[in-house]
Formats: sequence, structure tokens, C-alpha cells
Amino acid sequence: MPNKVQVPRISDAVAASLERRILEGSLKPGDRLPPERELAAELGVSRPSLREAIQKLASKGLVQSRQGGGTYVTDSLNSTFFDPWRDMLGNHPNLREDMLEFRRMAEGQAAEWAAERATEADLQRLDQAFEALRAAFAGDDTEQRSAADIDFHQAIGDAAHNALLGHLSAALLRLMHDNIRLNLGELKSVPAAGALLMSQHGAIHAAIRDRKPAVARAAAETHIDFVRETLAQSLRSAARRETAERRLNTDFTTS
Amino acid sequence: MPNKVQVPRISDAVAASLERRILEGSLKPGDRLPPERELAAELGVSRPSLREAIQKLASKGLVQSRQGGGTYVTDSLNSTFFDPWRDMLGNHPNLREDMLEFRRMAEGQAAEWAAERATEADLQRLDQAFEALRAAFAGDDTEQRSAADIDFHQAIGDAAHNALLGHLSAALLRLMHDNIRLNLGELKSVPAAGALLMSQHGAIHAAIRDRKPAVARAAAETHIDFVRETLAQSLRSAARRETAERRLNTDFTTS
DNA sequence: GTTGGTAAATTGGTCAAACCAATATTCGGC
DNA sequence: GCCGAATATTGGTTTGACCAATTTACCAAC
Repeated sequence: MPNKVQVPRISDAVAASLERRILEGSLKPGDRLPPERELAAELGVSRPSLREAIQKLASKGLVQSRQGGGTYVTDSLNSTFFDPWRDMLGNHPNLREDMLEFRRMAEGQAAEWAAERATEADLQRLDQAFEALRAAFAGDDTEQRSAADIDFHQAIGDAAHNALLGHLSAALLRLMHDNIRLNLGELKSVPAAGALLMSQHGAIHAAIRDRKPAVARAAAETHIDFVRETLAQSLRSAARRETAERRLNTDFTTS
Repeated sequence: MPNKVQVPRISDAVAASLERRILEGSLKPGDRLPPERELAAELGVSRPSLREAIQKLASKGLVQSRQGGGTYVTDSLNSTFFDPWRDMLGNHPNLREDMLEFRRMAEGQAAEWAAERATEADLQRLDQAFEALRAAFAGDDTEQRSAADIDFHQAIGDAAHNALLGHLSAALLRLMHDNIRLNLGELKSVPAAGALLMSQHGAIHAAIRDRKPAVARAAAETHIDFVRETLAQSLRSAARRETAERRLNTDFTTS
């Protein structure tokens, strides 16, 4: 009684199609979907059918609609997976070391695969992201640097053509940026960090462009190693400052 | 800009109302919902709106509709309530390839680090997990095998002493086991798979015990490669079966 | 030139009525 | 009583229209 050949519902097909576009990256988080009327026409279905499909995606948390505003792709895949990690990172700083170690592996692999698999379109996007990164690092808008950095690494992750690795590496980087911005004054405490970071980014970019997987992996690993070491130094000096302050405060309160 | 008061959508309200009825038990699993036209009138909304609400519930797996038959409350409101990745895996088989590729990297790294960093306690737990695995594979309780397999790999992930890698590799393995059990007849379709899997597990176990990181990594990668290849074969033969059936059906209908 | 507010265009939200297709039910013939 | 066809029921889809929130364009006032 329960098992019958399920007739393909058109709203399911549409939902699957959109879902695929999101997972494959042609619709990225933050992107706005075309207006319902257009999209329905493009897909050759009626607007109610398209709407049913959108509701499905919305109930999965993949998209979000605002009346009059449009329908946007959300970041829920990452957030649902990593929300538990977010506050853990804040509460247990030693986890950051684990995360950097993990990222060394993930980003190395992503760079390697990107060098092997990037399409022409991937490379063009990578060029753009790199150019934006260079521009951001020329200025000193921390927020903008952060965004450009995430975008650059995201482009690498996408070029690696592995959905899991792409989502994970981007999510982790975002997570870390939030965490760093929150807890430290970014890597700014280390004077020449900016220039060094850019040269590392350049090395990764060039290696992927030249299609040298091993070089790309090494460059990415070097990059993370540098971040890790720099962060450790910052932490140590921050700890020193804090200790000093606490001593000061203690003196104050006890005096 | 992002945070605005969300206008209550009528389809959301209807979906919430139905969901409440289901969870409270006034709509029991197996029950049939009133016809859409009736229900819409009863709730004072239009049929399209009601349909959008039903689609939401359907995408959560709470109800199931059959054209001409009616809409029924699903009898198994099992765990697949959340976890976007879960049904993604089911709906997008190409994601499985991505996942296996990702796991090859993750498990290889986990085995390598485990061989380097495992404490005496880790090794003992690994021994126990391996012994349980051997016992499970001697029997043929699929459920038990699955649990033992997950536990063994979890032990490796823990021994690697990287929280992210540990949680992630375990979560992915669990996800894949659910998915496999759902879609295929497990790896059982390949006759000698069990014995081969055990010998691979044994190789990983031994390499970690002997503290040979490179060997452990290679063994883990070989293990995943085998799973990947075996799954691909199963999928191909399943596809062949399906094609044959479809041809049969076609013959029937056209004769 | 910039600012501020208002009008217009855009876009998602909802409804109504109709038809199609798969399923369930009824009823007639045997 | 059983089987099969006609009929009714029910979900699936489309068209077209209107409403409401948002965004955009534009123009006057400073």
C-alpha cells in the first residue's frame, strides 16, 4: 500500500534544480535569486509552482525571502554545521590551534585540487578576487580586508570543485575571522604582516594559475603556518599585556 | 540593513498550525489530512497558501502527498528532521563522490596524526574498538557492523588529537552510513568486501600501533579508495538493474 | 552639490477560478 | 460474490489579478 511509483512533482524538480545550483556554487550565499516572475518563465513553470519550490528551500533554510525585497541564498549549510563550534572557539582558545592545524590540511588540499581542476572561469574569478585583495590590503579598512581575504580563499575552495571542502574551508575561515576580530586587534600587532600575507597569497595564486599542484599546496601550507605563528606571537604578547594590566589592576584595587 | 521585522507569512502560520497538531497528536501518523479545498476553507486561507504550507511540511518529511490519493501524516518522524547535509546526500549522488574524496584526505590525516600522537589510553581504546569490529564482522548484523565501524574510526579521530578533525570525520562517516544503508544494500552486494575491509582496518590499526605515520596514512587512503571503488561498482550494477527494469516496463507498456 | 522626501517601479504575498491527472469509490453486469 | 468500467474525489498545475513591502528614481529645498 505505501510504496507506489512516485509521480515526479514539478515543484520538487524545481527545488532540486535550485538546490543543485546552490551546492555547485553558481548561486552563492548572499546572492539574490531572479524575481519570481522571471525565474518561473526561465524554468518554464508557473509562479505558484516555483513558489512551492522556494518554500521547500526556505523550510530547509537554504533561502530567505523578504516581501518587496527579493529572495536570497542564505549561508545555512555552514551555520547549521558550525554553530556549535562558534562559541566553543570563543570559550576554548586551545581549539584555535586545532582549527589552524585542520585548515593547514584543508587549504593545502584545496589549493592542490584548484591547481589541477580550475576551469577558465574559476581562474578569472580567482584573478578578480586576488586583485580585490591587493586593493584591500593597500587600504587599511579591516572589514574590507577580511571580506576580500574570505572571498579569495572561497574562490580557491570553489575552484577545487569539491562541495564539502569548499563549504568547510570558507566556513572555517569566516569563523576564524570573526574570532580573531573579536579577540585580537587582527594581525595588525605584527608590523610587516600585511605585506607578507600578500606575498603568500600571490604565491598561491600564481601556483594555481601555473597549474602546479604541489607548489600550490606548499604555498597554502606556508601561508597557514605563517598565520599560525603570527597569531601565537600576538597571543603571547597579548597575554603579557593582560598579565601586566592585571597586575596593575590588582595593585590598584589592593591599594 | 539585514535585520528587519519579519512580516508573518500566512503559509508559515498554517504550516506551524499543522505541525503543532501533528506533534500534539491530534493528527496521528498515518492519518489522512482533509482535502486541500476543505482544509483551506476551514483555515480561512486560499488553496495556494495552504499548498505552500504543505510543501514546507513535506520537505521536513512530516507529511506525504499522493495525487488523487490524499495527504498523509508520515508514520516515521525519525531524526531526519534537521541536518541539511543528510538529504542533500540522498538527493545529490555526486555529493557522495565529493564526500568520499574529502574523507580520503581527512581520514588519511587522522591516521597519520594518530600514529604520531596517540597516548597509551588512545591505543587501548583503539585495540578495544578493533576487537569489537572483528567480532561484528564475524557476525552479520548490519547494524552492529555499522556501529563498530563508526566507533573504530572515531577512536582514530580522537587519537589524532584534533577536535575538528575528530568530530568531522565521525560525523561524515555516520552520515555516509545512514545514506548507504538507505540507498544500497550496503556493501554486501560485493561478496568478499567484508574480509577486505577487515584487513584494511587491520592495516590501519597496526600502523598506528607501530607508530608509522606514513604507513597509517597510506593504509587509510587505501581503505577509502576501496570503499569508493566498491560503492561505484554497486551503483553501476544498481543502475544496470534499474535500466533493465525500465526497459522491461517499456516493453510492457509498448506491447 | 548634498540632502530629504515623495512618487513610481519592482517584487514577494495572497487569492480566485478553472482544468488536468492520478486515485478512490460506486455501480452494473455476470 | 467478483470483476471491470463509469463516476466522483483529490492532489497537481496554470492563468490572471490584486495587495503590500521594498527599492529605485527623481525632484525640490537647503
